[in-house]
Formats: sequence, structure tokens, C-alpha cells
Amino acid sequence: MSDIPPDITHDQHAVRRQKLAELRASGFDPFRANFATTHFSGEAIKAYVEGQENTVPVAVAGRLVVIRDMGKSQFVKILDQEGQLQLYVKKDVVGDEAYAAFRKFDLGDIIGAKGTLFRTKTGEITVRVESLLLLAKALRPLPEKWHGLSDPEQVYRQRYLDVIVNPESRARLMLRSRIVSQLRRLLEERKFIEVETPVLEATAGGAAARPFKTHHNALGVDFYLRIATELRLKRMLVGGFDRVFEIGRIFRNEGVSRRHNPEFTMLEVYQAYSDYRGMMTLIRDLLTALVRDVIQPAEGSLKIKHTASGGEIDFGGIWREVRYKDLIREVTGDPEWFNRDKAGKIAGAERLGLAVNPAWEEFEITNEIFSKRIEPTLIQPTFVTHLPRELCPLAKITADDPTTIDVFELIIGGMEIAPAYSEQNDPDAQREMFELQAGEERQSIDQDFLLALEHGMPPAGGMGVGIDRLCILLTGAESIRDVILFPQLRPGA
RNA sequence: GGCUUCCUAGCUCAAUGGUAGAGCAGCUGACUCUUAAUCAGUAGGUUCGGGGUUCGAGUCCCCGGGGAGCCA
Repeated sequence: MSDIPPDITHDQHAVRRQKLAELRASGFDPFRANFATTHFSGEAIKAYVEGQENTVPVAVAGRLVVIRDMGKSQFVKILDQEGQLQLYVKKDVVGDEAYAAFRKFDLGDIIGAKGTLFRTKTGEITVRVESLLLLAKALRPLPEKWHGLSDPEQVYRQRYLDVIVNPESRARLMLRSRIVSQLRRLLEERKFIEVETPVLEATAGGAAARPFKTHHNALGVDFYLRIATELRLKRMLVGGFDRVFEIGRIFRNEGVSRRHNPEFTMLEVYQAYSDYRGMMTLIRDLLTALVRDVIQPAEGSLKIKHTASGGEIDFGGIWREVRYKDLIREVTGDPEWFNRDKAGKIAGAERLGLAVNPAWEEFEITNEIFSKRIEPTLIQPTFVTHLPRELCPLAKITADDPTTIDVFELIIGGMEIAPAYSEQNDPDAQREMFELQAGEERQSIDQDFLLALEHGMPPAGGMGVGIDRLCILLTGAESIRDVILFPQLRPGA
């Protein structure tokens, strides 16, 4: 029956091309235009009525991922968006001709089937197939069925294969979609309006980061890809959009690591007439709702696993609140830390085993201690408040301490998850901070933003949430690449 | 960018410097309730690319490509 030349039987691509040619020669279309399904796999399983064998009709479609051939009957499984569904194809039900054609189908082929539901003797709800059709021929074989695809390079470059054969990857990436969608819903419930602001910017502001540069041909000017949405969203506060948010792609021209991808997704939220304390309530409400509704830990619990430590993170407990300066004094064991001169700070950092770049400003030395010796130890949700003013030029100065700002940095699982501020709305103070900072960070000053502030921006709380890191945390992933569909790799290979 | 490490069949992995193997997938056949189905048989390699050392290199050395981890 088969015309596979013996010399190509090892070459699965060639064998499948041969089958494709045979199908076409016998008048079948191996790439159909459509197929009317009635159920996804999960829906089909739910549609089964106990005891009512072969009464519920279904039409389902998906990729063939398991074939168990027993000669005159086969159990196969198809995979669709909702998961796997078993089909039972019996020669004396579908007929000799259809059965012979079906036996030529390969793992990976996309098929459609019509039949009725029943439960096998081992209890699995299964479609008894009455008719079936090849919808799209797969010319390449699937990766190994048991071990899946494990070469990280291929996992990232050919993510479509990863999510076919690695259920954990599939589940993790679907979870990300649900996290983003729930965040939207939760914010909209609180009357936040979603907006979209430009990716191409004449000046890249709102954060300290190296931008990507690009060029607009018709205008003949260079643009930067945005490094934050902050300055645009605040303009909308000026414009009377009192509660706005954007879930947007941010681009930073910096290193690639387990925690960094050059493009990543950030949620930024601004709420007029609120402040950083209002943002605390908001983020706690958002995260506890996400854990409850999306991760769904055991009854009444808001605990999730923390992969790195093997322990748990409890979103249901009291979220610690601590001042940045207190943490620094605690870990350095030096109550007078902030009165030390630069040499004293360098010595202190070195006592903690840290290498200090002599070009650093004092606040950078202190912050190195925070990043290396404090942040990684904060596993349970912790609001670190009142950071040094040098770390963010866009926030309000603390009333009782002019060296700090009214902000928090929410740390969970040793990672920065969300910084939030009482936003600076004094245009003159803002200009002063920009000018002070311009030298070091070379962040060109966004004059148009300052003009907007001069028109009056309501007092507001603002917050940024790194969606990728949040997904790492909530899904227990080990790398940012595991929560990004197509992480950045070198082109080629 | 630096250091370490990895790259072998479609996939997952073996192979003291000495004839490149296995499982799955493939191909041929048996089997009408299987669950990584089972059973019998069979084919399959530019060992990432290039150069070197050696009687002999998947293995050692150098250059290049790509990935991962740590660091900056």
C-alpha cells in the first residue's frame, strides 16, 4: 500500500512529504480551510453525561499527540487549547476506507473528528469517532513524547514545540495570560482607564536606563524606544484622566539575564488624589486577588511556593513595612551609617564583602548594599519605604526628612515587584531634580512634560509593576525566559 | 564585555584518545478498551563550523557560531 522508498524511511521529513504527495495524488486536500467544531477538549469532557454512552454528539479538532494502534482500532489523543482529549477510532465504525486513510496519519497532524462521548473501561471520557478528517499535515515530527523538548535554545526559538510537548510550559504561559487579564479586570473594577501611549519617543524619560535608538525616515529624526510610560501617563493626569493605567512593552538597552529581557512588560498605574500609601492598599488588593483567583492555593490560604528557597510566600499575612534607612543601619550594624563620609561607606560596604566602584556616589554605595545584601533576603511581601531622594527624581520629598522621598519598593521573593511614589507635581521642584540628575544619568530633560506640569497635575499616587517578574513569582519560574513567549536571543543558528 | 560550562540520529541521552550506541519517534508486520500500550523485525550520523596535536580526535589544543550559569 505504502510507496515510501526504503532509502528515505529514516528521514521523517521526507517520509511525510511523500505521504503529502500521496494524499494529493489521491484527491485529498491535506490543508483544509476550516472545520466546524462544537467543543474544545475540556468542554467535551464536561459534556459527557454519566451513564449516557454514545448519546452526546461532538465535533472536535486538534493536533494528534498520542497514537496507540491496535490493528483494527486505535486510541489517539488530540491536543487543543484546553488540553488533551482521547479519541477511539474503530475500523467497523468509521469504515474500511476511512480507517485505512487514518492509519497513515502521523503524530503532529492536525485533525478534526465527529462522534459521540463514552467512558472507557479505565474511566477516561473519550470520543467514539464516526468520521474524521485530516485538516493540516505536519511535515516535521514532534519532539520526544516522554521527555519533551529540553534544549533551552530550542525551547525558546521554537516555543510552539515547547508548548505542544511540555505541559508545564503550556500551563505557565497560559497562567501569564490570566494574570494580565485579571489585572486588567481588577483595575477596571476600580475605575481605572486603560490607555496606550507612544513607544517612539523623542526623549526617553521616566527611568534611568539606556534606551534603544531608532530612526523615522519620513520625519528624518531619531527616536528612542520608551524606557517607561510614566511621563506620558502623568500628562493624562494633567488632562483629567484621574485613574489611568497602561500595560505596555518597555525597552531597555541593557544586559540579558535570568531577570532581564531587553523588552519586557510593565504595568504603570496612576491615581489622582492618592499617594504612595494609597498604592500600598492597591497593590496588596491586586496581588491577593491574583493569588486567590489565578493561582488558587488551598482553601482559605494565600500561600504560594517560593522556588528559589523551597519555602513559601504568604500573601495573607501582615505585609512588613520598613524604612530603607533602618534596613541599611540594621544590616551594616552602624547606627551612624548616613553620617559616614564616602570613605567610611566604602569601608562598610567592603566589610560586607562587596566590591565598590570608586566612581560611585555615596547613595550608590549604600544602594549596592541594599541590592546585594538586603533585597535577596526579603522573601515575604515587604514594603521598603522612604528611599533616598537620589534614587527617584519623580517623587515627593518626605516632609520630616528632606533626604528621602515618599515612596515604597515592594519586595517579594527577593525581587523588586513594584515601586510606587507620591508623585511630584510641583513643576519647579521637578525641574530642579531633573537638572540635578541630568549630569550623572544623561537623561535628557523632557521639557514638554514640565510644561504639562505647569498646567497643574493633581496630587497622585503612581506605581509600576513588572509583569514578567510578577509572573516569575506567581508561576514559580526560574527565569524570565520561562514567562516570555519568545525571549530575546541572538539571531541565527 | 569577562570567567565557567554545554552543543553527538527528528527528540532525550550514552560512548578511558582506539569499530559512534540506546530509548522514543520513523519504516515493515501482528494485535478491535489503550494509558510512556505491547510484541517481532528494520533503517537511520558533516558528533555546531574551521584549523591543529596525534599512528589514531566526539573526546586534547586554537579560532569562530549558538545556548546556559556566574560576574560587570
